[in-house]
Amino acid sequence: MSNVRVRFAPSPTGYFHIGGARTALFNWLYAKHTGGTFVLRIEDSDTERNKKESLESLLTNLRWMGLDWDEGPEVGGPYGPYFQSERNDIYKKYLKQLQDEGLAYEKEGAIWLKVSGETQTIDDIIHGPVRRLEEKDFVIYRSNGTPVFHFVNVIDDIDMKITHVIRGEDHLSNTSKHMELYHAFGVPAPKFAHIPLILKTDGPGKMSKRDRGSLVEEYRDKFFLPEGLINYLSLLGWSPKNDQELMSLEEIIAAFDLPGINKTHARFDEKKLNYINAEHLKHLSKEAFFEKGIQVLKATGHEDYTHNVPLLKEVFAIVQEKLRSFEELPNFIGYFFDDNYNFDEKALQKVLKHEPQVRLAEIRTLLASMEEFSCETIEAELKQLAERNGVQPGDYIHTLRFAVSGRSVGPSLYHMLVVMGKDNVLKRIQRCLDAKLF
RNA sequence: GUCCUGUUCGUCUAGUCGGUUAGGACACCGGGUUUUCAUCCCGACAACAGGAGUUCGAAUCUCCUACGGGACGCCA
Repeated sequence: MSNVRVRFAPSPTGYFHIGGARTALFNWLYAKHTGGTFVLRIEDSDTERNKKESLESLLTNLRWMGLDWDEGPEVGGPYGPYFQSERNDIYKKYLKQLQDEGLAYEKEGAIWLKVSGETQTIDDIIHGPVRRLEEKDFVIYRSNGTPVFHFVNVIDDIDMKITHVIRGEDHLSNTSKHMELYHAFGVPAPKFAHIPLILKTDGPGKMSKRDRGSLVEEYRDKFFLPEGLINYLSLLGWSPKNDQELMSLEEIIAAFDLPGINKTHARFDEKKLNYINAEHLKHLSKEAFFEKGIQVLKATGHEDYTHNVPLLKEVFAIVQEKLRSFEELPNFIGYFFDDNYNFDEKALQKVLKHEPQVRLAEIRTLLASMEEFSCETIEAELKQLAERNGVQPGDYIHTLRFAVSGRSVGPSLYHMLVVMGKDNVLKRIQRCLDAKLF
């Protein structure tokens, strides 16, 4: 364990936002990288706006991403409580210190901090020294008796012995206020790392709740892999500097460091996220793919697909390399488990060009006569058949795929047929013929 | 308006001490494999915001301009 202590201090007033997730991630990565402690602190001092559902959503999504906290809600720790709403006595104590020293005063029912009048120098790991003068006194306790953000934020960081404050660059200007507070309390300020913001894919400004892809739960709902999301997010404002982009969590932790973070804001790119997620999906172990695949099927109301485990495993085996996202899984494999699969209209139009009626009859006779039903034998027989009849093998392949799956895309045809089994394939060909589509 | 902060391909980025054909990835476009395809392979296109200066030499250092982002609450 190092003495590094970082914190993520969200305010549970809405959905968990991708920018917040990235901030949490960078804090978590730094804690993991240094062997330090990751603290989760809930800044719920504004009781008006806090919602219970927001807190639950926050904790659920953090856990889904795998960003577990060493201290905080539901796990406790030596510097609790970890909800600001429960720390009023602590704030009062700190306030008294300022009042005793004549650094805070009352005006219009509120309590104000007397500002030093000196230019503050913020020691920022990413931006270097940043100088800013805080010109006016500011409120630290509202006239309704509740403390304001700047005040409690600094006290908590002092009290919880936070060593590095990693947060969005939107807080950089506020930091001069915080420096005034550190000086007033007579304690050294922590190191700061103000990370660049995530901007909208196009158009001006930073990513907001209304932007597509801005909510963490969207990714959970679409069955993204947390490691895929994390990999992508880690690349927004940071890189390992060696041209490697696809990384495991362990590799990211090992390479991540604060001085490596960029100064420039990054635009959100959904396509790259999808690509990185798809890569992680492809590289999943058979076991992990199986386990997650089953979760997806159950969650989408296709539990019946999971009853035949041997079949499911075979289907997963031939489908994994083709699948771009788990969201597509049920639709991608449904026909294996449902004998009443639909015939896709577009796929039908393509097939119509190849005299499907004739082709199918020929294929049926051929397959029925085969004793060894394997990828190699089917492929060889099919090609011979095509040659004998003076047609392209593709004519048979397209037609056959359509007949047994109702679609024009999917895994390797031969593997698909073997997984279905000869009897099933013959039955499906018959069903297609009976449907009188041609 | 004031203050803070930034500016390399469309996008994410590499390029720490000035000398590179300015590299990689996504996207896009073109070709190939898979006689389907969303996989895979190959290729093409594509950037140092602009201007001064320092220097033999600047994407890299300095200054100015332009543009972007942020903060200016008894919100967090």
